[in-house]
Amino acid sequence: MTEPRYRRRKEDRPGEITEAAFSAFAENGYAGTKVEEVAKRAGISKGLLYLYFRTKEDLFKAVVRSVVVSRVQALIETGELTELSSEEFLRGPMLAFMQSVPGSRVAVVIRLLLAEGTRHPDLVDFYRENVVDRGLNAIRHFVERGVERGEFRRSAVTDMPHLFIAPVMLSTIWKLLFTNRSLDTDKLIETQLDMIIAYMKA
Amino acid sequence: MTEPRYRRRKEDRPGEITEAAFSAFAENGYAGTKVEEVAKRAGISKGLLYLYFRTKEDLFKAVVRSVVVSRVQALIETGELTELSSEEFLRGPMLAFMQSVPGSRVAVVIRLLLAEGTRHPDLVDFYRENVVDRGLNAIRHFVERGVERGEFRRSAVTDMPHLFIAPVMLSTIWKLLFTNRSLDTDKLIETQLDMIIAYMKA
DNA sequence: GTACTTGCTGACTCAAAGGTCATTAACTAT
DNA sequence: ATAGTTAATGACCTTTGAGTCAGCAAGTAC
Repeated sequence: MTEPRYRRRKEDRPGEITEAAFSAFAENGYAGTKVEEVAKRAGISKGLLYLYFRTKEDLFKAVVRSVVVSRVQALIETGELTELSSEEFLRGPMLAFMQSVPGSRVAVVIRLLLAEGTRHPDLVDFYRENVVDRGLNAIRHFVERGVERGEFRRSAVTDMPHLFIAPVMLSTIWKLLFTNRSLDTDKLIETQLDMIIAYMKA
Repeated sequence: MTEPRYRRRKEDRPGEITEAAFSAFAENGYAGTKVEEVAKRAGISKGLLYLYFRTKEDLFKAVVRSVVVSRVQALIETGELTELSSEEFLRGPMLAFMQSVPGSRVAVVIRLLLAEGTRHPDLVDFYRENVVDRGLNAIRHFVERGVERGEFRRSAVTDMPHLFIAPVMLSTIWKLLFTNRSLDTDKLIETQLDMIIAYMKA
């Protein structure tokens, strides 16, 4: 009649552990997080964690990969399939996506990568290829399409999709560092978009 | 006739130590740097380091403070005293300053703050007050002055000096993370400035 | 019920790194 | 020269935290 001290749940553990690790890393960074703390949050023992992840570094990589799901992918497809005009797309779905980033898990990953990047170059490569480059290319193509359709003029923006990302990055960092201090990141991003569009149309 | 094993140089040590610490932190981050390694780079023993800095954390703070000299201050004064038109100032000294940041020591500090910020809130406050807020205010005032002189129209930019900083931030991070992968940060920053000016004049 | 497999535990080991301190030797004053 | 002061050393102490493993108990097959 006694509750079992634990249940065997091989299937669920990995996900639960990376989840716990994510929250711990988010709060204390990689170096500042003890493996035991992760285990505690996942409601398991330290030993079990090491049954699923060989080292702390492995765990770290799994966390980063788990966050880099295909959110970017979804945006790219939406952009290619949309019936909206280029400007409408930018001001609609694109803006919404950009505004969502600073508060998302991606923000945490960026911080982790910045902090630990130099010691995990393969992770940085992975992230750049799968998130940064693909995202930038998608924007570039989209702008290019707008130009071909005669909606935008050809300008330096075509070669600098980074302009779209810059305020998103700033907002992300701002929120991470100055959690208390308010900055209207939504408005910042919107203004930048407004500015870019004006620049491409002028 | 024998060379002394060491010299007593009370005056120079602190500076030399923070210098050594800066280079070590720049390479390996805070957590990844051993105090002994810093001592080694400074050409002294670990014990001596602890004579000048009570803890590793103290050392960290000293490093951050040492980098946050009055570079910002210099720019502010230049901006207030200049004889140039607002646009000329932006395209000249302001642009040069912005382009210089990503390759400067400030970049390293930003990385350190991002990585360790949550555990050194007082440092983050210090940095925000002395660098971020002052910098933003200076830009705001400058834009405001341009508006009063009739050079610019009143726009969202007036409330969002962050727009100037965004590409600088992106460039800084880009260089830190993707050291190999090239991005023409100078052009990125210049384009943003160009865009902002066009937006303020339109 | 009994035997077997394996998910799971938690006490343990061990190396690394922050921090200390007794001792030494470079400088200073007389 | 000599004594006194203190910058400087490096061996040592201590804590922390990553990683291990012998044993236990939840599930499973018969």
